[in-house]
Order: sequence, then C-alpha cells, then structure tokens
Amino acid sequence: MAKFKLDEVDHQILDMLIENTRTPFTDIAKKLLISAGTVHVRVKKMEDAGIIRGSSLTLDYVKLGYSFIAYVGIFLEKTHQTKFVLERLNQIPYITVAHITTGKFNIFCKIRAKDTKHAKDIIFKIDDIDGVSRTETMISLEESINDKRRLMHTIFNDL
Amino acid sequence: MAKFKLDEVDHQILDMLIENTRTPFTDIAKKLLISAGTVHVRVKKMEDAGIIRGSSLTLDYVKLGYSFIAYVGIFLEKTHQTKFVLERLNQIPYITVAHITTGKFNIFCKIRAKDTKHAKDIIFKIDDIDGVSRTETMISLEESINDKRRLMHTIFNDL
DNA sequence: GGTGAAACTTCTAATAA
DNA sequence: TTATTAGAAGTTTCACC
Repeated sequence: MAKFKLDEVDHQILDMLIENTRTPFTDIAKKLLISAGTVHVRVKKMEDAGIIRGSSLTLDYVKLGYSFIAYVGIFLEKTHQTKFVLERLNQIPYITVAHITTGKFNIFCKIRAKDTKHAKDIIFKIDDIDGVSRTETMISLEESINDKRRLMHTIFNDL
Repeated sequence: MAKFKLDEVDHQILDMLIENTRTPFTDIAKKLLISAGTVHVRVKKMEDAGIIRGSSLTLDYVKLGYSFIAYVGIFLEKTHQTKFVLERLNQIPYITVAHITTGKFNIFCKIRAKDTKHAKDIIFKIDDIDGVSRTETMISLEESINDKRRLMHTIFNDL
C-alpha cells in the first residue's frame, strides 16, 4: 500500500477533525482561509481514498464501570491454531484488541473489564480455549500515554 | 467514579454515534422515533456528564506509510524512575499508548512506525533512556481484532 | 484545483406541554 | 423529561474562475 500525498491544507483539516470530528467545516474554512466547499471536497476525497476510515466517539469507560485494563500474552500449543483461537477470542467482547505477534507470545490482546474478579473470569475463559497452552497477564495500573495526535503531527511533518 | 445510568435510548444514540460521529441527529431521531431536540439534549447531557469525552477520526495508518505496530515491554532499574521514564517516552511521538503495569514489565507501550528500520530506531531510543534496564519487543504481524463496538454493546446490556 | 452563492439540511435554544 | 418550532448555522452542489 503506497503512501498518499496530502498537502498542508489536508493536514490542517485532519488535525482539526482529529481533535473533534464534529468541528463545523465552516470553522475549519475560516481558520484556513478557504471556503467551506473546499473543506467539504477535500474531506470527501480523503474519505474516498480511504485515508479517513471513519469516526468514533471517545467514551469514558471508567464512568461506565469499566476501569480495569490488562494486556494478555497468549502462548499456543501449535502455531496453526492461531486462526481458531482468534475466532474464539473474537467472541469475548471484553477483548478490544488482538494481534498476532512474533516474539514472546503468539497472540497478544488487550482486555477491558469491570474489576479484578471480572478480569479473572475473562482470563480463565481465554485459558480454556483449545490450543491455548498458557497466558501471561500484565495489569495496567495507569494509562499514562494515549495520544494519536502527536503521531499525526509527526506524520504530517514527515511526508 | 460511579457508574452512570443510561437508558435504552441513550444506548441507541451512543451506538449510532460510535459507528459514525457525524450521524445527523435528525437521522437518529427518526430511527428512535423521538425528536431531534431530544437527541440533542441527551447527547449534551452525556457530554456534560463526561461519558462522551470527545470524538476522533479513524485514519488508515497503512495508507499514510505507517504499517508497523509493535508492543514494547520495558524493565526499569528502579521503580521510582517510572515518572521520569514516562516523561521521556512522552517525547517520542511514535509511542501511541503507554501503561504502568504489574506483571512482567514495569511499563508497557505500543509503537507505530514506518517499517522495521524505523521501529529499531525507536526501540533503541527507548533502550537509551536513563533508568531503562532492558526492553522486550513483540512485533505485530496482524491486527486481528480491533473493536470497541462489541464492548459497548455488552456494556449497554450489562448496566 | 478553488470560489461564492443558492438550496437544502441540520442544529440549538426557547417555549410549551 | 420530552416535543415543537423557528431562526441560526452548517452542508453540499454547481456554474464559473
């Protein structure tokens, strides 16, 4: 997949939308000294190109009662069971991210749970999947960094 | 922080907005058989309560030339250096997430890079931080699961 | 490529129920 | 709490640069 060429105006538009998806195009236009129509056309172009894949809300999971985050490394008995295990993991909604990895673990996932007890249930469920030989859990005490915007700024200055 | 009580209508509103932040309130209203004004009031209430913290774009990082994802576990020489090391990590924009963890590692982070060489540079930079004794890298071969919506559905049915 | 204006859609706040 | 309403604001298209 090749890089896509975005100019400075595109960067600025993305930057404002990353901050708040509902920023009115008229506001963006005013700030960038272009017309709202241009903002619209450029956003559409980036959507069509697949650069912008969508938008999503950032919710406060703690306020929703889900304050527990852990990472779970999974060791498989045999590598070819990866697909099967991933299908099973996909049925556990508390697993929000999973990667097939090289290195220590075969699969690596992130879970979000209500509390320690709930997390234990989830981890036991993972352990119980056929093909999983064992797991190793890292409990998050604090999410100290969570910032896509810094990366985007850097990417923009890079291209 | 206590749980917040959301009713079925709130869930449906969130569900549609999680899917696409720019879904017009009039569309949501039509689907839920309520008025757009009500949607507006409820969203505002959830924003004020801090349940909705914001909104963000989902970008295609691969198309932007950043197709490399890795997780890096960090071992510190001494636990009390955590704060210092996190400050240093925070200066590396390619680190998108970092957690203080219990378990194997002291700090655990996620990096997004252009390619293997770029990732190596980032990891060396982490290794060079004072207080870091060593790191362990897990390279993502494939991001197989990345789904907040399933969790939200479950949370909604839970509350 | 971009603009500006028209036509259309959506938002928002006040009022009323 | 919710609905209605109406004016303000935002979006989108298009003829023309």
